Amino acid sequence: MAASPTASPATLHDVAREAGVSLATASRSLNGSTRKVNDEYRQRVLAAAARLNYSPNFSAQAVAKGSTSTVALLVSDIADPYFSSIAAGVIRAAETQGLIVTMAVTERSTERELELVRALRGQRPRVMILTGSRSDGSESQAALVAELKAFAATGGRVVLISQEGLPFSTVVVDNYLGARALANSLVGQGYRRFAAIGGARTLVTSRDRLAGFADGLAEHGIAIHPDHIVRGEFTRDGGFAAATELLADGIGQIDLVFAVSDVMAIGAMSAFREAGIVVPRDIAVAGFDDIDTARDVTPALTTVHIPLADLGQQAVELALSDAALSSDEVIRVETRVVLRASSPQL
Amino acid sequence: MAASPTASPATLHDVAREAGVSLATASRSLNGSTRKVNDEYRQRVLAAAARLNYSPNFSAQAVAKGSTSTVALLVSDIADPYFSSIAAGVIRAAETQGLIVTMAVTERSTERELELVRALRGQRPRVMILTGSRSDGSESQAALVAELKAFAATGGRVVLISQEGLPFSTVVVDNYLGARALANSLVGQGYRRFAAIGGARTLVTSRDRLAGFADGLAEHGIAIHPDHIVRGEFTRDGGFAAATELLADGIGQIDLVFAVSDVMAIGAMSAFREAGIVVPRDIAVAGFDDIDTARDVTPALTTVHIPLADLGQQAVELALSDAALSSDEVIRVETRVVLRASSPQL
DNA sequence: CGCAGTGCGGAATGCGTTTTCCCACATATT
DNA sequence: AATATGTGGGAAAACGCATTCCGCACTGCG
Repeated sequence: MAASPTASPATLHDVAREAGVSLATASRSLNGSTRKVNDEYRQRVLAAAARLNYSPNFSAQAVAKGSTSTVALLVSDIADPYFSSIAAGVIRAAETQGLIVTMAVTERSTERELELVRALRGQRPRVMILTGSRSDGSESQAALVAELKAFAATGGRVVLISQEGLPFSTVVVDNYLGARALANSLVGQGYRRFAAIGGARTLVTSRDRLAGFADGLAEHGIAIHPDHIVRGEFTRDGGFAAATELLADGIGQIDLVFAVSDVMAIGAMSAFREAGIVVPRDIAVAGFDDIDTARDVTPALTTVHIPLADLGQQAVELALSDAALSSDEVIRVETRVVLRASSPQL
Repeated sequence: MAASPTASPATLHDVAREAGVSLATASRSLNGSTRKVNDEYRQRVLAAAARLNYSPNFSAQAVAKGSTSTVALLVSDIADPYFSSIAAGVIRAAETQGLIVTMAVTERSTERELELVRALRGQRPRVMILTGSRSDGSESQAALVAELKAFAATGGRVVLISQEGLPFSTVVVDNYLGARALANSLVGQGYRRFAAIGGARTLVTSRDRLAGFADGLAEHGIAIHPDHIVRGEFTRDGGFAAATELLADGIGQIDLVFAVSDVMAIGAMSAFREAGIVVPRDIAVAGFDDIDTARDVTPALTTVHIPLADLGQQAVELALSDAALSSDEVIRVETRVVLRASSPQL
């Protein structure tokens, strides 16, 4: 029983010996290979494996077959519900395919993202999924693309989530259209005077949503005063800070503030609450993403629904499908405006 | 440029040939081995590696050295902020050690957990971290322990998060004490008539928190009427359902409802809101965990703070420290009552 | 000038698998 | 009865890399 403190795991070799068969037969018995093996032998091997508590060494298998069964996932911040929901979808889809997922977080830094992609290549994952908003004009952008191309050139599949314009297969959300639809709905609710909270100017997602929103308003002859567009980090605290800034300027002229993401919107709502501003009585709020907590804040948050978990799921399916070989297949997922109590009919 | 559609990645062998050195020299140049290598050779190798876009094959390295650099993390549900915060801590700590983390989700099923542990063993991770509440009386429990012991016996480190009583190193939260302190604080706030929302009866975490809370109240001669303890799934929807059940019985006799987790509390708050019950005017609410959104709901949620990310971080540190060898080191993290607007002074 | 020591490149070995290749044997075909 | 055609086990060769061991060219010392 009390083995030496740190014996090494049983190997296939041990199993073969224990079962009195060859390595080849043991291997064939334990993983449905194409070759058949006599049922008696197979049983012997299975029994021996169980007896020895054998567990195949994935690394060795990977080396031998020249391919792994892992999918690597890159997110900006796993504690952010936007990303954790996507991750849940990725993991779910991966598991049904018998794939293991490894995760790394970029902390919203493009440089870090590049480093991680470089490192992750060493895993030889079957699939690499990148999510998080692209930031254009970045120096590392070209290097990132090169690195991903190198990965793809050696048989790896790359899928991007929610970031168009890069030469890889992508699952995109129509941020522009969603934001435009939201603007239309809000005007329909009776709102006329808007403010917006955005992320960094280079963040594509933020820009698209802002643009869509502005264009949606424009259809009704409404414009957002430039002073009423404030920016912050793409986080809860960023939203909080931006809202605080907005408050400093006075919100007398504003009916509703649109934040480009739910987490920012929720940060903003907290800022309002702390300032004694009551949503939606004093000011209405709308977000984007429809994260789980959007319906649990008070008032429940008006937003644009994105099927987050589906995004992740579709990403791995796209990666595994042959369509991904074409290198720039695009799956577009639908968004849907969800009006809630944070923007009641006026 | 247009290589064959799917060339294989450059190997160390290729690099060595390109640099005109031996395999050994190439290996030594690319990963700070103990042996020194002439600077000129090293430069040649580095240049060749860059030219060929070489990326070391982790699997092969793992096979060669007989050890990997991955930590496997098991969570119940990555979309749950409780787990995603812990995961963030684990990932952060792992990355600083140059470790890769792989993740799997158990969906709160002990059977699934067992399957996953079995599968994960194949990765030969350096560390395996299990989180999620233990459910005692489960059939799979013994099998799980056996599997983990087998893993530990072959040099693997096992660390549990927030689940005492199993023969492994653990990072525990003092649920009992935290809940008791919360009860005391709430009584101090003037509350006297309580209800509670718990998870399944077998869930250790739920039970400890309930027990602590009850004992805390008992110190003041207060008891919760058995009818006022309702149970549901350990999720937002579970909290919602439990609160709905509570409402059906009438909440006239209740000042405050304590939910054993923030997500359940938030679900409960949503149920109240939908029923037109105003928190905290009509009923106060308190939770446990202090997930990020606890401060962002309205009213902000009174809860017991757990440094979730630290939990994850400490788990990997514990795993990597030699203390883990003793097989049942326990790190106890402090909790702290956080009174917020959901339970104002009466 | 000889000898022990040292520094460092290279050949070879091994890690745990899968997979090819060879071969013995059984069965089917003429 | 003799040959063709599977069928399936086993030996051995990969797979990509780390590392041990060997040997060569120096260096320093007496």
